[in-house]
Amino acid sequence: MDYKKTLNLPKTDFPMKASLARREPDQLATWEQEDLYRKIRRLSKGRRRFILHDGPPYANGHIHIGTALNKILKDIIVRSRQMAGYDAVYVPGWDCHGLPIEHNVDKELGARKKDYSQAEFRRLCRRYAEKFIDIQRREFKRLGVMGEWDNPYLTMNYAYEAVIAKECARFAQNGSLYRSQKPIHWCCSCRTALAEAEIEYHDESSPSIFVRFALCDDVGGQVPELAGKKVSVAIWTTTPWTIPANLAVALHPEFSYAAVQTGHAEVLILASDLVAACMQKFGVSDYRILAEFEARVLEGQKCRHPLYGRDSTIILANHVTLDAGTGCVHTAPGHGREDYEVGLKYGLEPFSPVDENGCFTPEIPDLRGQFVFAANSGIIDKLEDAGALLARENIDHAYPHCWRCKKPVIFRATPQWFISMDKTGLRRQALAEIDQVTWVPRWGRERIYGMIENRPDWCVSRQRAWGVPIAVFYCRSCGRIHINEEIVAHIHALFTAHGADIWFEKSVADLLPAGAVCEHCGGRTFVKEDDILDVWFDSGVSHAAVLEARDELRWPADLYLEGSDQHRGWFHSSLLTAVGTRHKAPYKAVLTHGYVVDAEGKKMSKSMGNVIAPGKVIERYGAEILRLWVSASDYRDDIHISENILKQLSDAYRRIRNTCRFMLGNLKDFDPGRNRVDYRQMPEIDRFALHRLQELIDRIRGAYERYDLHIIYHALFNFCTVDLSAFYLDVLKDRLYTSASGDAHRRSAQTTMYHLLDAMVRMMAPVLPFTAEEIWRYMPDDGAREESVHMAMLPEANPAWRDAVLAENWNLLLAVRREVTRALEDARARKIIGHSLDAHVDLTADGDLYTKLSPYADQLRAIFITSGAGLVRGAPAEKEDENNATEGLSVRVAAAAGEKCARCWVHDTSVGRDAAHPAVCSRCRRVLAEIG
RNA sequence: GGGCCUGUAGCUCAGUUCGGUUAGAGCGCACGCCUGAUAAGCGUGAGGUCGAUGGUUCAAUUCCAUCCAGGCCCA
Repeated sequence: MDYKKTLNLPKTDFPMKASLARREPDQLATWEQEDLYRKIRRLSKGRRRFILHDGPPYANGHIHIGTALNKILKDIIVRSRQMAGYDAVYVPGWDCHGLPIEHNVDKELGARKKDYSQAEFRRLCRRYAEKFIDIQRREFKRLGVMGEWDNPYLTMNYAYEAVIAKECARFAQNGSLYRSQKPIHWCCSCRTALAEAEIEYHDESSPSIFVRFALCDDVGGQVPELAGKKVSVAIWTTTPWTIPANLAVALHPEFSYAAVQTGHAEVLILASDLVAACMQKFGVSDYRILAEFEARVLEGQKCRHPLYGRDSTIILANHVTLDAGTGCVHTAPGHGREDYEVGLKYGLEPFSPVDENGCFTPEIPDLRGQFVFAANSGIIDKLEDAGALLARENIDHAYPHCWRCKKPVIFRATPQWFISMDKTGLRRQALAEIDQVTWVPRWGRERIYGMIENRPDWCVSRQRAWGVPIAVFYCRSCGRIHINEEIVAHIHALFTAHGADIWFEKSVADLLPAGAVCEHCGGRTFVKEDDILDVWFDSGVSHAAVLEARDELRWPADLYLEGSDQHRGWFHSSLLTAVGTRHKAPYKAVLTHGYVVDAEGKKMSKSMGNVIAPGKVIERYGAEILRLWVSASDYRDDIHISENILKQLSDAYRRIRNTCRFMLGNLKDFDPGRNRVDYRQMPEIDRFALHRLQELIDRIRGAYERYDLHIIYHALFNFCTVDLSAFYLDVLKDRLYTSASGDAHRRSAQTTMYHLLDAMVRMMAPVLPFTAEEIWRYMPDDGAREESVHMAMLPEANPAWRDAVLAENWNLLLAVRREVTRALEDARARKIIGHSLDAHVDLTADGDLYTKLSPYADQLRAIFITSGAGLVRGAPAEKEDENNATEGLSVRVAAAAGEKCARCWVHDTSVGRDAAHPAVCSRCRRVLAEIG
């Protein structure tokens, strides 16, 4: 007789093979069809809200692995909060304005660009952004990210643009928006400002000159050795044309400087470490160091400009290096970024006597009209004539060039708009607000604090086309901003109706009420500012344009979540725009994650060839493997990805899937409504499994709560492997398969598995939404289950199912079991047994251990999955295995007595005793009788 | 060059908060078992000078310093 047919073997249609890449899109389509998202929204109406506010990715290109990481993290958190009982609305957004789009549209147009008006050009930019929003939206949805995909926020929406203008106006109204000169990259041939991204570096030969700047006063008071001497500071520059704009000489506060007596009865000051090299350059072989001193003793001393006789101040700056030159840096605040920054500290003007063609203005009468690069040689001659030139040569170095015309660019100061960090106490308030925010990980606080503490005023103007204008008017005569509530409201209304485009299409007369008078000087003509805002301002006001504007959201957000670059970016600009206008941070908590790097920890780059595209991973493994990767990694660090890691994760996925499948198979005949067994009627091992489940629930819920996401994967996976597959489920097989289907103990096992699976599916749902749903729909129905796992809640730990005493006993049994499996392995190696059911084990336990084990004597064979197990009290055998971890125990293995039962495979002496079923043991005989 | 951060087995992570028994887990790997979870399942085993060096200490993976490697942001 074929006894296999009398067993209750697992059976399920739930496929072993996931085929994620193929099946996930079907699942997404089903959800869409069922309108699951709306159902969830309806279901959670009225619950307390959890708002994760999305940082908008830039609407350009396909998503990359870092974007995928970010969105998946967000999704896991949103889903887990939703399942924890919140109404967690997720409104994704896109950052739409800005240079890269403008740049790409520019490239597409090429020479035709001149045929397009600014309005038409802006329309093309808008269309370009829309195209990539659609592409990225598809890609995000494919990752399984749930949210308001039909109604995302776009920084180019008219209403959003109107808010940008309004928020900017608030800064104008409170007096922190001001206009000032600042040097920027400028192309003299295109006559346009250039952004860093529009600059290409090419090698070029430049004049390299050393110039002496004579000190005005005797510095004997500071450096006694120099009393009565004629002293000069030696500077070096590769842009002689900026010499006319020199206002200072910068020394490093921590370097040592030397006063060098040269043959010409003059003293030169330069960095000690560079004396020898410079003297050689200057052709001075005979020199003597008179003194060495710290730079700060000269701070504030005046030098005389070698050409124009005006003062040039000695200042201290950290950007000074010893890589080249003299350690004394020629400083022209109107012609260099660092010069400008240090100039701000010392109150130096960004003097920039160069016009938009790159020619000197009348401010430098002797050079007026000369193109700067052409003026170089004349300036060098003048310096030589003035006796100020120490040395000259040519050097090859990388110099910035315009991406469009390929000509060398210059730094030139032009009027820019700034938001002051200090006029209205913005910096102070922002720093205070930082401490009201929870930073995850904690060091995020130090990072942003340091940035806010040290940053200069925020330059918010850009001389570009694709963005929202700084919608202010200023007086032509006095330059002050003309603004009031009426104007702000009017512009807001216009932008809401027509978008920011209208600003460029209309004149001042159209936009400003007639008869406006400047309240500062009485002027009647006003200038409309056509510069646009820094895109960081656009996204920075999303708290106002999105959180405040949408009923389903709330200000401030519970959480902002982005990569660690956003301490400088979005977290930063959001904080400033919120504190500047609302005196509060727009977020309660900020979570940052690291960057995706390759197996070696190197950043991904096209040139390194180590880029892994999310699309490829999805194609090959499925989105859930990518999600599992996100959940398995500790996002606080950089996150490694490689083929090896993905392979490991897909193995892990299969293990989780198979464990669930096994339980589904064994639940095929289980009706939770009818067959459920009461906890109190359950065998201890089932209650132990439930106890472990409660521990798992605590651990996982806590991990979701604290955003310790990688704990979840590890806990769940270890539970599947260690607790279930290798122990509980393995032990259960005998009971499940061989008992009659309605047997109380079998029903108890099924009840336990039902609880296990139900809880596990809910807990995995935020991470593995596809697989969780798939399992959910295969699970036996108790009539009260939600139609989707995503409408269900995370499991609650049940205190009644926690049993510390029981757990202690069973943990001891597990330790004993480990000893037994090792002994079995030894017997297997000695060919005494093959399968563990071929064995009989005898335990010898000393007093204490025996007392603890003896209540379980009857269950030992089942726990060990052997055919027999004996327990006797006694001293353990001498010199047992030295690795024996369980004190007072020895294990002996022998071949099991009796024949192997053809039905349950247990060796038993009762096999053969029954004439009707000679191949079967007495236990199976009874079951056969029961099931007829 | 500066700020913030990271560096525990081949891989993903625990642990070290207040320094103190042979540093844990799973995967992978090797070997074996099973063939009633079967393109599955079970077991055993090997793998780590806790990035390097120096210091503090009776004692350091854990504290300090320096260095190396890597990341983000500045310059």
